[in-house]
Amino acid sequence: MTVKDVAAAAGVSVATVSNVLNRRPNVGHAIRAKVLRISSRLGYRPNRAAQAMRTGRTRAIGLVLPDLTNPFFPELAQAVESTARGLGLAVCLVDSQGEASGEADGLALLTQHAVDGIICCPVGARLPAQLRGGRPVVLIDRPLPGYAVVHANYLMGGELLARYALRMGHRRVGLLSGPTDIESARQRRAGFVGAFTGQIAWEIHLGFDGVLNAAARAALKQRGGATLVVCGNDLIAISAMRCLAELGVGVPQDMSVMGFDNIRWTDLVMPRLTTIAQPVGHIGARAVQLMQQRLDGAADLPPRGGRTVFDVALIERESVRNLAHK
Amino acid sequence: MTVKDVAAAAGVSVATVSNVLNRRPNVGHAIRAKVLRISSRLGYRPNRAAQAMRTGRTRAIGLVLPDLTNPFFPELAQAVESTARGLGLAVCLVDSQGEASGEADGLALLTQHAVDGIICCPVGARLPAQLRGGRPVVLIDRPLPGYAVVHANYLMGGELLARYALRMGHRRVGLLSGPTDIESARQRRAGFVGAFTGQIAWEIHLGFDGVLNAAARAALKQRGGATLVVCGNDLIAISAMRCLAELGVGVPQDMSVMGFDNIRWTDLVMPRLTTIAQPVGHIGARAVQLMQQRLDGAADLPPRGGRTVFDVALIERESVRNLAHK
DNA sequence: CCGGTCTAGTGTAACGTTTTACCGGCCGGA
DNA sequence: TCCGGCCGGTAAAACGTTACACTAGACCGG
Repeated sequence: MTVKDVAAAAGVSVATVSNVLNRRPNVGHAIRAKVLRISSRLGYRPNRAAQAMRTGRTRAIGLVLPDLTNPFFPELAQAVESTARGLGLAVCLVDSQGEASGEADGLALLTQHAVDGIICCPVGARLPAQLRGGRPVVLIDRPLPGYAVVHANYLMGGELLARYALRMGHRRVGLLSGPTDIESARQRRAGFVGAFTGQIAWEIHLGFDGVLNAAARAALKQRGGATLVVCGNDLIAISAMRCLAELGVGVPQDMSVMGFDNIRWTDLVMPRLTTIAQPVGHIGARAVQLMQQRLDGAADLPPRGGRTVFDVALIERESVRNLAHK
Repeated sequence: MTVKDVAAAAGVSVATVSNVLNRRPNVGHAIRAKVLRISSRLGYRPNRAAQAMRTGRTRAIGLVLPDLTNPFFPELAQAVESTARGLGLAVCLVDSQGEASGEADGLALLTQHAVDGIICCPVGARLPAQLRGGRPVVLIDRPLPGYAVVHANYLMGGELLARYALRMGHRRVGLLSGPTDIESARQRRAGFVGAFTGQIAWEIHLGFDGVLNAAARAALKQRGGATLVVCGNDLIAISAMRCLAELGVGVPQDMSVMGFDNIRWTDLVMPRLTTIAQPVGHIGARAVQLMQQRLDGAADLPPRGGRTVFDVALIERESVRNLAHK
């Protein structure tokens, strides 16, 4: 089924068929209707490869994520894929597995496949030059100078946690923060530290994958007078809860825990985890919308990037004990 | 950077460049080396769109999954993507979100993008005719007549669970099985039921997404003399553990629980879940390899489908109480 | 009645590959 | 010496689409 067949069947030229299908104005009512009818009757679908070659557009975007086993990302991927599909865009997935080399390989593959744009949650401090093919890039969650980015208001999240902690009477806390080289982790921390007027008993930096190192386990054992441990994300928080349980420390009776992200598991763990919910679905959808804008000409965009920030909300559950006297 | 530029730089014809790059035999040592050298120096990458148009091959495959929020699938996606990338294949992701309509839409999008083949974990009892473009299909986890499929040995998994349950002295169990219309769920159940010589006190069928309905909650409350609840997958098992905890039933003291899949969370939950591990990475990798075979001509393949089955293993943790007298 | 401006539609040249058909030598055998 | 193959390489025709340059006719004001 090519445009030629449709043209023949409709008794018009291929150019006219193309004009109809691309809703160009230079074709009359009658012919237009006829072409539309015939092409749908024949079940004609334009050959994307040929379109791509001619126009340089593939109507496919790349989605580059650092780690699908972190439950935050599947949810994001779902949102991205579903809104992209709604726009007729295919999504090519790359999971860099946290490796800069994997990310580079994936980006190379995507550029070779000539995706129209790339939505990326970068693993490192800068994007490999590879993808600088003038292709639009939208970052998710991790800002990088010069790129558009959409993410949750991590500062606000940190502040909400801090205020809640104070309200619940906690004056001395431990921190199991995320990696220092990831801005979102720094902002979560900064938001908390800036708004928390109590004391920080200790702080350990961990990876977002939630594996506790020896220092973290030691800190949870000593506790250093902390009544609450504030975690860089839910994975860390859940690992911490498990570690505390193994140490025979009751949560929240003996130690309170707060997370960040509100992944699904926060609701299944015992006790259920108090955390910060970010609107993952909206974030993914917005990233695709921004991409779509950039693909449609769109010259009037913020020159060097621009941020889209979504508000977050505190989800109060049972992992924080109320120490405040009524 | 086109083949024309390379040809000009090397002082040969475009045909020769193409012949070199596609390792055809009709070109001599000297020229071959020169072309290779020049093309890599110029950083030439063939335009996939043009290749696709000429050859009808895109070097992209579709991956259609039912639900990325079920942790089994991200792990699978990771394996598929990484081995596909190793083979130079791009992966276009579709998450049908459990909806047949989503699956159909996704498949339509993939066919329009002319992916070379489709790896799919189908949501329904048969694949929409849409994708029957003669395109190779490899199924994962859920067999369908006429298609190749790769999955874990669910029967064996069920048997392992049954034998372990008996060994631990459980003679009366409840079943929270998966959906009856999914073969993998039926096999898990069949394996268990076939090998378990004790009594089945009750059985409830649930979705694989792990949400408990009223019947399930009621059953967990009554317990009907069961000392162990055998779950269709880990999601169900973890939900069940949470429900039992809320009912004040201790796991494993008062009630034992077993899952299936060995998703990451089984190791973080309290108590850690005894379950069946399937080699997700191998399954995903193998699916891609099968696909690759089918893409390379490969006429000598099992005519109508064929199965590849991977062994599973029991992962013993702390969610099952030992009732057997020593 | 004529020149100019629309409207509706056509012909065709690209886009970057692969592949088929072809061709000029060179070599070996008769 | 002549002929038939083989080796190494080339020219050019596709693949299906879009977009540019055009034209035939209609319409309109002067």
